[in-house]
Amino acid sequence: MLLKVQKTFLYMSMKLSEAKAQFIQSWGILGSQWGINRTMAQVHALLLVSAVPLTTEDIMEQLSISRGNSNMNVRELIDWNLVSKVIVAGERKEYFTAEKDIWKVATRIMYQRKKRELDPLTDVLTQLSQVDGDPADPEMVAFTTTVANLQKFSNQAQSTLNTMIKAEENWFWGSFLKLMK
Amino acid sequence: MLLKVQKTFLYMSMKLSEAKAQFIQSWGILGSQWGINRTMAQVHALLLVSAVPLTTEDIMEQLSISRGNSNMNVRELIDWNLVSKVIVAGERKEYFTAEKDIWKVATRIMYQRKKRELDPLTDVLTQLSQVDGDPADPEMVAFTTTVANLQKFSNQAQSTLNTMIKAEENWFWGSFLKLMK
DNA sequence: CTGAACTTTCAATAACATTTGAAAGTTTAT
DNA sequence: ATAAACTTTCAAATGTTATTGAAAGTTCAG
Repeated sequence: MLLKVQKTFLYMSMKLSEAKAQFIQSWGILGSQWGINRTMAQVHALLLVSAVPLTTEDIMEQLSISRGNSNMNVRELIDWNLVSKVIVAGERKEYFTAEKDIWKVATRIMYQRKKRELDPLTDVLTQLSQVDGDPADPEMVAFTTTVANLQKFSNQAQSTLNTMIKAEENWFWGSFLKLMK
Repeated sequence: MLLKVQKTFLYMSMKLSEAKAQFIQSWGILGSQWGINRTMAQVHALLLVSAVPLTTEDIMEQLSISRGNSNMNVRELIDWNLVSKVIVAGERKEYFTAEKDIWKVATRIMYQRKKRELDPLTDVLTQLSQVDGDPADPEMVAFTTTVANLQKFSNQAQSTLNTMIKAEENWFWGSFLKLMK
């Protein structure tokens, strides 16, 4: 068996390790406000700022979480296309590394959110637009108007997000396309 | 004391009341995936599709929730500027009504999310960009690069959202500004 | 084929978030 | 000033979601 590589953090300057810890902590809080599991966000942060790929063990140690938890969250991140497995020659263990291109990270997260948030709304609205009843009933008018407006909005949001997800960054639409022209 | 107005739902056609119930239920689920309290979203939905303003009691009854819960969520919605109090002549009770303009609803929600999600990230990144250490250390390079890229991204997102929030709808950027030109 | 090295699962448990409802507080008509 | 009508608060109860870790499953070198 090969010698284990000395853990990276032993060589980190104090300042850098503190900064990493704060970044991981902050990204975790942010993540949970985003509806993303806090630990998943922390694992993501850890991999985002690591120069080298890490193993399940590294993640467990650095975040003080269990094996099961580490495994589940890494798999979810792989599912989201934010993390990938790396094969290291001569090692049996799996190593993980995060996508570092922030635009890609952002669009992949957006894609997941669209899938979880907007797509189901669109479906429900389509269904609800078929309700029928007395067109003179003010309650009916209120309902159908609201649903129709939401549909218009959600359709537009769908196509805006699709365009965004497909877009080449262009660094993020140069000053938002000259303030939307 | 004035006669109480007969509850609206007694007069709703079956189809409409079902549709309303489904809308409320769906909006609630959506909301929770959005990091918005499920009940708050349901209260919002109820008011969104009601032709007339409702009281705390109406909300309690129609959603089967307690007085305290109803009160807290209505207040939060008022805080978000999605709901407002309505004075009904000759009544002591407070009535509530929701903003019906969907673009306004969307920008107000975006504003809250920006406040909760993006602003804190921006702050943390500003702080972390000041870390110092050996510029030859690959871990240091990985860290500063990631933080710098995130900063660039978050600044751009800030200004994009600000523009959006200020934007007159124009119906939601006509086909997303001709596919971003 | 075997067993060591590693990964995955999942039921129990812990942590966290929401909801209740009775009590306290406030407002208003008289 | 009083009391009824109404609103707000908050500690306890309930409901939801995340985490653990041991057990089961898989892979691979010899």
